[in-house]
Amino acid sequence: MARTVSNNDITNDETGDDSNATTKEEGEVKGRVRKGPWTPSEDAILVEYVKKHGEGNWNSVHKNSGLFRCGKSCRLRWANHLRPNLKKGAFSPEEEQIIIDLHSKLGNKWARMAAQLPGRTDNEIKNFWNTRMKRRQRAGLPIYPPELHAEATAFNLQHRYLEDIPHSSFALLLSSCYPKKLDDPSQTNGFNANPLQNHPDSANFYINPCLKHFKFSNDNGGSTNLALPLSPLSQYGSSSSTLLNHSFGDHGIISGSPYESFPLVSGSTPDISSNQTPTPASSYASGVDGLMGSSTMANNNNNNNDYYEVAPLSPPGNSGLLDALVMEAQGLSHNNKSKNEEDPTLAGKLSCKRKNMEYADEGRTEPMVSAMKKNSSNCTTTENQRDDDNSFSQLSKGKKVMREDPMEEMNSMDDDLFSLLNQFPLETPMPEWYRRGESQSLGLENQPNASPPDPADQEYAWTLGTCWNNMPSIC
DNA sequence: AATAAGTTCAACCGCCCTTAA
DNA sequence: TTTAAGGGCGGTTGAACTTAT
Repeated sequence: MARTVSNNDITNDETGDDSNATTKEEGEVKGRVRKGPWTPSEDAILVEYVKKHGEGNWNSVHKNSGLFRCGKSCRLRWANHLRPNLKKGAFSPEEEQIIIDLHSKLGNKWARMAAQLPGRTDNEIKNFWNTRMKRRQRAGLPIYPPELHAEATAFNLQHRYLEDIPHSSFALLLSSCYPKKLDDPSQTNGFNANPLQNHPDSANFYINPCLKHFKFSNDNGGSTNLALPLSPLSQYGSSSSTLLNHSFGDHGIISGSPYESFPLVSGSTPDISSNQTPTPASSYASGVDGLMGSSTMANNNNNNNDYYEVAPLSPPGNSGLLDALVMEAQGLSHNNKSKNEEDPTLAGKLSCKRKNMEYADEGRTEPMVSAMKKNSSNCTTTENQRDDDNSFSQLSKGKKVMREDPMEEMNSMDDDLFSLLNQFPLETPMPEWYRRGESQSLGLENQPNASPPDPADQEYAWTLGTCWNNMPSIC
């Protein structure tokens, strides 16, 4: 997209001070930098410079190449448009799914997401997401598919420690998921989960049952809604999510939670040889073992109304989480020995294995899986290694070692949140809607305003050609 | 055909982190 | 230990483009 280049784009410095803007042509003003769209000739200069000197030291481009661009601008232009093997064009459905999946786990970490999508830039992903998010928000559609929504909620809570959820834009977005009418008393638990609930026009808004389902009692007889603090990067549930069972009674069930089939860590010896590895949540298209190995999204066609029901998949005590933990424990002695020796925390010890399991996801296309495996093959890898094979610079730089493993960071938050949750009472009453049984849906089919989506409307498909085409009627 | 409204995306900005002096 | 430079990252902007009226 070519923008017209204003002469005022030539400025004194990088700070945007154009008070001394000049009308001189590009490249004529020494000591100044140009702003605005890049011209082909500028691109050529930059490409030539990078070929000769390699990436990095971007400020020297300005000094040595005659290019009147600041270092940052050069780096950006190179990274987003000029570097080899950049993919152009629309995102494929597979890429879209990966982005959605990653966003549910990482939030707005565009660069990390880009690292999982060879040939794509963080800017592209960011633009894609923002566009998509706006569109879905405007349409009143959920941002995430059901299983990822729960994960994203947990992620959000982990990062905000429950305190400002009603004010966070992220929570606002999540609140648009699986909407239910506010005026349905059966759907409320006396908790205002939706920041819009007090909006003067609140009747036109919906509350988010995903938050409501995490209901805990407190000592004051009130209630607090919490999302299970799953590690946002675990497909199977984090150590802390398992440990939570110590806080919520011996039934091993988080009342009202979509995770309610999570087992207790009972102390029984898990069968390490079991082949029943849990299926990752992000097996988008498969529709099996959807949420952390705990529940499934079944497309109920009995009454010709497409909706999902959340039903415990596994018998108590063997939901697959134990297997996941066993796998994680096995990982301790293999993949990350040296790293783990430096990290005395259980969460830290589990982090790398988690990553590997995550990337072993089934639903991904081969190139993506390959790229991810490459990325995850060594948990001590540097961030510089993320780039595509032929980008000759990131590897050559090798300066910046990844500051912290995101998994570690999040596991650390697991622990903190865990401490917080430990203060909740040991018993939580099982709500009536849960006892109504596994065969009943969550009531989505009873939503007053539910109407079948237009099958022709692509927006109702999470991404092209997936089981998400069967999303429930929500608006 | 003209205009408005909506969408896309390249580029910029500012903050933050790392590194070296 | 402090400070400045370099660079990375996420948020935001705004021009160009597309679609709707």
